[in-house]
Amino acid sequence: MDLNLLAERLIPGEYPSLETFEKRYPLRDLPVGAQVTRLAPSPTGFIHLGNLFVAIANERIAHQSGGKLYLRIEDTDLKRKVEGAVEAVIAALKYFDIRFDEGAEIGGDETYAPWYQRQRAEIYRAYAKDLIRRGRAYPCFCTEEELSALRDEQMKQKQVTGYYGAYAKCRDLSEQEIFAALDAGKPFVIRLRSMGDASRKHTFRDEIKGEVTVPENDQDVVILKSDGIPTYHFAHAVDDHLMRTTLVIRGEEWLASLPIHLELFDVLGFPRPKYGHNCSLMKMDGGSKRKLSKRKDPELSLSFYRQEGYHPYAVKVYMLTLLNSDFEEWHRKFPEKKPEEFPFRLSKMSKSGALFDLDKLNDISKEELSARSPEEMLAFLKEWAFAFGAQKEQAYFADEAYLLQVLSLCMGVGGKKRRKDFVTAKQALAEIGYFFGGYVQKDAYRVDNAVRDAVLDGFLATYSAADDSQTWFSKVKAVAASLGFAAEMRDYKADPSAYKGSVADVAEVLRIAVTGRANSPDLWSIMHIFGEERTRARIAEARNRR
RNA sequence: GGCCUUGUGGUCAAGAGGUUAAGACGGCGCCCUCUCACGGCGCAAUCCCGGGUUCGAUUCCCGGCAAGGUCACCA
Repeated sequence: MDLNLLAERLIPGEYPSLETFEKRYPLRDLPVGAQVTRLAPSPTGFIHLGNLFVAIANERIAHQSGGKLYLRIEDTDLKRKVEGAVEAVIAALKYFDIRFDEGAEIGGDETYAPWYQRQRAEIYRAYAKDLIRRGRAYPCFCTEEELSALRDEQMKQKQVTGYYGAYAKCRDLSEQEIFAALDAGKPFVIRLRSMGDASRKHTFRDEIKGEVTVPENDQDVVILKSDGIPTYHFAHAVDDHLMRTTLVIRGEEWLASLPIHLELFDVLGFPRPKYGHNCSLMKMDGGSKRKLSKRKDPELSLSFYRQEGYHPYAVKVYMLTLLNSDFEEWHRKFPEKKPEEFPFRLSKMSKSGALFDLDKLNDISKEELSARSPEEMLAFLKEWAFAFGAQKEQAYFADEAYLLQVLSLCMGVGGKKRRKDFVTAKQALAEIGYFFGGYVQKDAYRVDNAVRDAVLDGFLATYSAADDSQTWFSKVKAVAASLGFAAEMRDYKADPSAYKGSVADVAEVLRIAVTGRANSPDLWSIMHIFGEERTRARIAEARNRR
């Protein structure tokens, strides 16, 4: 068979020589040990926590080693394309502090452009044509129906499914058969002519999983689809070689196709990159674990965390603790150090899939938020409120000096220990709602109205905004005592039956009257922030409520 | 079903041939206390199962089992 003729017929036209590409995309001039990693999403625009997880690993390894992180768009499947998706992905990752050095819509070094695979069609075809000339790729005219019938038959016979060995019908088509089919205008794909034997296994060193046993590939996989666009496998080999990727970190769902990639790199004469397959983030679904899915878990979309008002840094810290479990301890020990200073290692990554734990994220969020200054907190809340909040909440920012007072109190600034009341921006704004606008009673009084009114009257009778905290509390105690409540908790605990209740119950009445809730930060401070007029008004209002 | 990977409390996990098997989250209890939050102290809870090697195995080996992944002209 004249392979040159075949190649010309299958992929007609002049293509640059392969050396041209080698020169156009030269080896990168980077220090020894520097790793070039990449993120290669398809442009669906949807990106979830699992993607962030991999992204952080890629980013850390690249930048920690003095290398590069780039963004490539895998748009070989038209069905997946969504308008504006690339910008959305970049924005989402940027929010969580993932910075690319180059890539689609990033700017920066354009040496390795274009970054959209559709724009690289010429390159893939040139390599495919070379493979055909060398007899390592061939056209396949099988229809989808034939292929699925083959698959069914293989399943029935309990054979390994796929296009390989004796099942690869088009593999040994004669020259006449091929040209006849071509003349008939039959659509075709280009398949790799695999030289592997699946019964032969060898060990492969994965940067995350360690030693992995993999069989040789024996599948004649499609490398060019009938529209002349490459499949993932082929594009991966060509792009990661030409873009000079040194380390491919990707989800473990790719491990199964690693043999294909290995054969592709070999047959193309490319040195293999290093690989690290990380386990996917899991979610509990019914009684069993499963990996995060974009279709089933929209609530785990990155935009979800943003909308809920999780602080991006908290999310990052959580991801990092899942990525390298000693990060948590390190971070606790050196809270002022940036995550960039942490010695991140692929080898410290878990080999089994971690279940996403919202409780843990919430705990970390509280921790991180409580470590901010009130000013930082205000800025964070403000950004969220004007992006996702209600008008009512945006109004909180009309008087920032007042808001700052509120935040300082709710964060326990100045006290011995910071309070940890805030989990997200959304929750925090809801939490401080009683400092703004009208009164809303959330919690019910545990005493009857007569007692409530007696407490409120008693308090109002001696209340002065000029009192310091101590004086204020002694007055509350006096009210308690006058109504048959224990002024000292100690006394009450010693003999609960001797009292109607304790000073705690009296304070609760005041607290609900002023804030609408049974729980709040220090009541005296709240009244202090409110000022005398507003405090008295609230209490009077509560007094008259039925 | 074939192939690959992984099995340490409810969750994330450290760990080593001999340990009282770290720590964190969550749960529970106590203390602190005007409530909550914070903080402190404490409790419950784990080495998938069966063989083998060994003086000794949760750790090494084999076999089960379970879970996850994957078997496209999707990535």
